[in-house]
Amino acid sequence: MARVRMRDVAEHAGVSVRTVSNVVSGYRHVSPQTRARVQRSLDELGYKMDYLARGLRSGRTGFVALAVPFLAEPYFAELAQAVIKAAARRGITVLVESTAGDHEAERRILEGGLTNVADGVLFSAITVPAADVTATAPDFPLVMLGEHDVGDRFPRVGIDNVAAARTVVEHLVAQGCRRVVALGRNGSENGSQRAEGYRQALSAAGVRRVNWLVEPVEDWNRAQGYEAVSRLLEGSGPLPDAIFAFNDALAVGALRALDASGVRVPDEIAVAGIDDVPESAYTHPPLTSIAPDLDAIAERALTLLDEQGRVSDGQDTAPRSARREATPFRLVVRESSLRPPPAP
Amino acid sequence: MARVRMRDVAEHAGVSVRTVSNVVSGYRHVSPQTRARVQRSLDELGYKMDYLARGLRSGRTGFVALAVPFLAEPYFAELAQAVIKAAARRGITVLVESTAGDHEAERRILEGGLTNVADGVLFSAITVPAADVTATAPDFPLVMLGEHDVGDRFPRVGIDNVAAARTVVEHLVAQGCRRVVALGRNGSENGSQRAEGYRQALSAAGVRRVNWLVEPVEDWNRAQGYEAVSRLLEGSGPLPDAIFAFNDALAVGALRALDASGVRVPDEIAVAGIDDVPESAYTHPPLTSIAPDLDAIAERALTLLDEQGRVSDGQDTAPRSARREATPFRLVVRESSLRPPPAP
DNA sequence: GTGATCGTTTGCATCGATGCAAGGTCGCGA
DNA sequence: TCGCGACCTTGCATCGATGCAAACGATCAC
Repeated sequence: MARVRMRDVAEHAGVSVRTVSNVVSGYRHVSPQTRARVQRSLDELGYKMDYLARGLRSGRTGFVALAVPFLAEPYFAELAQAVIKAAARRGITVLVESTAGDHEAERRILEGGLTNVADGVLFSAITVPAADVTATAPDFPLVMLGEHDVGDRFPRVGIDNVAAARTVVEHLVAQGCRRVVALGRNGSENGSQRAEGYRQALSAAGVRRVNWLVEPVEDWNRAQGYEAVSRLLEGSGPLPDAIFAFNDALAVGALRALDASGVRVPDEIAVAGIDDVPESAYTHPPLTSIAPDLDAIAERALTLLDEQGRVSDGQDTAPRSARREATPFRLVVRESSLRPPPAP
Repeated sequence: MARVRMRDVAEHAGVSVRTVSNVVSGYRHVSPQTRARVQRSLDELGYKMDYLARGLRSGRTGFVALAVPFLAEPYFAELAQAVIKAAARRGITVLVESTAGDHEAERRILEGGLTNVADGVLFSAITVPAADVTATAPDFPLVMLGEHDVGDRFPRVGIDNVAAARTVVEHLVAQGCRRVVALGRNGSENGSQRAEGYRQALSAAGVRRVNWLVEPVEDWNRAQGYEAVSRLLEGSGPLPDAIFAFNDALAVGALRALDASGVRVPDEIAVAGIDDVPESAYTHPPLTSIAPDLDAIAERALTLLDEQGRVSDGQDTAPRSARREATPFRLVVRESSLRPPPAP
């Protein structure tokens, strides 16, 4: 049973190949009878489009590449799932690439390693500096996902990190926390944004500067969260009364370290994170977090890709403006940050 | 800056297109000088292979499709990551498809929805019955991943589920547990295998049948684990002294339910799962589990795909034998199942 | 009746690379 | 010197679909 081509269908239906193509692609001017006959042949022979051939000829493949640092990190897995779902609604297939947080791998993406195959690229970068993106100046549709801002040339979709961080910390402060430690690193683009939100919230609440502390971590995963908090607990300084983790993975590690040391959460230390990954509802205690609307992010990102595609096809005159799309998020309050009201 | 084709490179280097192709593909009989000159042109013009065109002509695309039910489930995310890594080592790109556990979606995979684009398919199915796979009889390289066994026609790669379950339950029994509840469903293929291992271990340990109990759950995720254990705790029967969850997601849900009800783990109830997903090292308390060797699975699966590819190209006489590859696993013991030795 | 118009169908060239097999060059043994 | 094989290079057809524009027939207005 060899592959069925349009030619085979055409012969079977007694029409030209072009007509079969017209039927398949839903071209308007095909008589009902012809359409019906061709359709019957299509079904009977079990025709399946060769996407490669179509892609070669038409220049559009129906693929979109999604590049994330670590597919196994829950946040990115969720994001990927959302993108795949949104893409499926548009009849688009997703090509998932994992850069492993490797600088070289990220550069390769920008240099168009996937250009021929994918109609566009959704790129969630962590190492590539903004300057590199603008310098490389990719000539294919590209949308940056999440936190990493790359300046004017390409749109970015994600939550407003400053606002998100501020929201969490405001909540912690409202719970009576004063000495709030930030767990993260303000070296990266999004790290410094979250640090900024942290500072804004504390400063606005009139918390004395001496109580501010950003505990640096290299990677935002569970292990580093665990280590950082262990360090903190072993240290000689006064203990914080709250931990604001730059993401939930760090918070999960933090919770484990606190649990292992017998520190009660939230009574002694409140904890909150950002991302609201699924496991955050199952931690001990359940974790307060910021829930981004991943479906909205995926949806918007694909739309922006589409628009870029049309722009570069048609009127190239319209300047690709840098749209920084801030998608909605909400604060999800769970036990980890719920402190009893202070004694009256 | 339009796309650079082989033709452009050929003109630039003063050779034929075919020679450029020979250089790119590493054909032996190319003189060093020619190769060097062409190579220089390649670099200078920044040539990038058009994978679509090559795929169309040669029939091989360099893509492998990976179909999983839920990419956002940690186990599958880890698996996908492992496959992507292993594929990258072979210069293969992975196309990730998410079936959402939908029966129709799984059927579509088997009917070759990706055949043209991918050289082969790695399929982690959960709903499609084995009979369907053999009935549909896909005519493309296919390797089943994980638990689902589909009979003789296609190889399957994964751990031995019976042995894995037996190992966990043996461990629980060795910790002194007698009334071990299994959390899962023995309707599915791999469910019944894990149930079988559970029975074997209890029976071999001489545990009385009255103490056996399989608590059914629809989907193997955190929420259902939580609900099932909540039901269990609300019930009137005697409490178990251990819970064996068919996977870690269920175990995580179970731990949360126990925590919420104030049941101490492992003192009152020991808990263990299968998969050893990353979060299992961070639960409260850390979860005992079975760690499959995902890298080995990915590696082996790709090798088997390769072999099928060659078989169907060359001598098709060799019968595609059903190799059920049992990859190694190990028991990872953590606090959740460590009970104090019984009083002397 | 005739030309214009619309709707429908078709043929041919083409996307960019590789399979195939022939053509050319060179060196070497007879 | 000729013939032969080894090595290198090339031209042409081709993979399967779509872009383009022409051809065809029927309908319609004049």
